[in-house]
Amino acid sequence: MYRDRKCGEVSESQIGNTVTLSGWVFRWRDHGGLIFIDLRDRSGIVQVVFSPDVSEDAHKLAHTLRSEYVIKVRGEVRRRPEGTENPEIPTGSLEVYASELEILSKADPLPFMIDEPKEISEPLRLRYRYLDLRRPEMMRNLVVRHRVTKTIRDYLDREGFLEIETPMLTKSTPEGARDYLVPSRVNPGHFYALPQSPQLFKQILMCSAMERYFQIVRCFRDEDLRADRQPEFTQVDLEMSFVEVDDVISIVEGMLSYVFRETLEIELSTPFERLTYRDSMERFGTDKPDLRFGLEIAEMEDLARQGSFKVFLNALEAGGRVKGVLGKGLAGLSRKEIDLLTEEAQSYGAKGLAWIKLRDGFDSPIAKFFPEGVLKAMADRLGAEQGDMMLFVADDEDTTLDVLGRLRLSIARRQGLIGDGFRFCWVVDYPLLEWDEEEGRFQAMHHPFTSPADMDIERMLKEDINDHEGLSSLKAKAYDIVLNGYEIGGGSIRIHRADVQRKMFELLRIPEEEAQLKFGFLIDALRYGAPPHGGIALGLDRLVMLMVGADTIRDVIAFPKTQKAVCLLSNAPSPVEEKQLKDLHIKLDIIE
RNA sequence: GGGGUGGUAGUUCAGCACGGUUAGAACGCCGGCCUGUCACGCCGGAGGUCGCGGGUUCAAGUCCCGUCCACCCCGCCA
Repeated sequence: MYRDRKCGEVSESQIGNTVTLSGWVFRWRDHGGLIFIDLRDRSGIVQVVFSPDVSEDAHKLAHTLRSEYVIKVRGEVRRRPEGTENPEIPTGSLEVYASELEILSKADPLPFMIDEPKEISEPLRLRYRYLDLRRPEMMRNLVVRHRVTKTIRDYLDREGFLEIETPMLTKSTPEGARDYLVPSRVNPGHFYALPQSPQLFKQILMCSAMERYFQIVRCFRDEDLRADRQPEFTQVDLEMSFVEVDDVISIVEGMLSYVFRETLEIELSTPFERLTYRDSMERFGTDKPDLRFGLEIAEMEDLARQGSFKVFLNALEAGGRVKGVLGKGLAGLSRKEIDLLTEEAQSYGAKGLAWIKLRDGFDSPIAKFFPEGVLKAMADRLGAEQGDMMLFVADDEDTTLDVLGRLRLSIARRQGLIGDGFRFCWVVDYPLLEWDEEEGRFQAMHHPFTSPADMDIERMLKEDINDHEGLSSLKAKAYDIVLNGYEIGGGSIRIHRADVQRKMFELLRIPEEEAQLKFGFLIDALRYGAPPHGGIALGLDRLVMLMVGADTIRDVIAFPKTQKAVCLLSNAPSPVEEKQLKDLHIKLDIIE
């Protein structure tokens, strides 16, 4: 027997009992006479004492112990002598007096210490991931991740969802992200694609009368990586029949409330705030707003018109916008620092940045273009006080909102205005279509199976909406869920009528043959009695990242990849044998 | 594809602007001492392809060019 309890489970009630423990040597303190070992397993740490008075043999062997040796210890649980308790650890009032010691496995000196107080470089952590994962912080991240998936399964099971697996070797869909391809040996020249999401399959399952489906499923996208993006990531994917937007939203709110209660003991207040896409863009310059702080973007067009500042007036004349954001506490910025801020705005796409400091009146090169009353109205609208700076961007609509949205975030970070907590919100009423400048046609903003709003279905089918403005005005039954400025999920009510789906492809200028080729199996399924249905996919990695306060999803994934999509532990990807390529009828064509 | 930051002992870093003895510190490691420590303490010791390649120079960790790797960001991610 290796153990009869875990290190973290040693408790007062066992005082006087003899216990057997196994684990890793975390830290050791060899006093020559007494030797103290902090023994660690997944459950926690307990102090083991080796004294020659208890066992000469065990004490002698304990001298040879080093960091991360795996040992088995048998000994008596005792209360620590008065004044030697360690309040830092849960078992700090106790210790185990070892009578027997067995070294189960020795360890070479480690490339880094498990209790390293400093940050270890990430390449090293990834190369020795098994050691990195021993660190209590990483251990905790994976425990929380487990708790989250477990409670999600419990919740959805109770709500009548079936967990159904969908294929990993599936069909490439040319729309969207780049696919990871897998060659088919038995079908030379043909390829599977790894799923970007189980989108089509989960809709098929609704056509199969499964009514409620979910899956915690790996998805793959061959795009460039970010702190919150890995080539393989996990979605909590679900789909429901006979539902409208509110039904999906309330299931997800119930699920997240349950998850936060069960894993973090945090009560979320529901329903979550809802913003329309339009509102979110106007107020925050993004469709994933961080609501943990203010600094909302304010409309300045009416006030700009009351002045004579040409940059503003020209932008409005050209059909653009003038809006502003509060630079909280930035009145003290030097000319040089303002130049840097301007450069930042320009890096986001702005032509320039107008500013007015509130410091003994209005201090700005552009103040002279506005009557005092207008300047005051600007300050009122932005909530600017003495010591603040007002920042303005005048440009086309997209640029104005985007730049101010990014500045808002940047200022909040710089000034430490971002509060704690978990601020969820829904962004709803997305446009159905989005103009694609490159392709010269409209694209589905969510995906081509997203249902238009009810009134827009009629407009779409009856009226002949084909002009740019008309198409831009169509709304979708799509929704995103946002947490602290991160998009953690998105979904929609789907089209379940074949005629609407046909019209949709027509608007997207996808010819019938092409649609049949790409999504034929779904379109066919819609013909044989498809229930109204909709669903959502949540990004599990991002959700857990935010829950544990990590800066990157790599810290909540056991074996993540680097920015070049390399696994430093296994060294994937790697070249393969010539024979393997030959079997697959693949010839390499690499230009040196 | 583009912009930025970094790469020096096992680890985390200093040294680089202004080139010039033997490249330092802390932690870790090795040896010794230590019966109440808990980031134990004390004494001693070992440990370096300054990412890699080229160039400038009497002389390069330091300057120049190229390149690789890691991270952050833009593009990209329906």
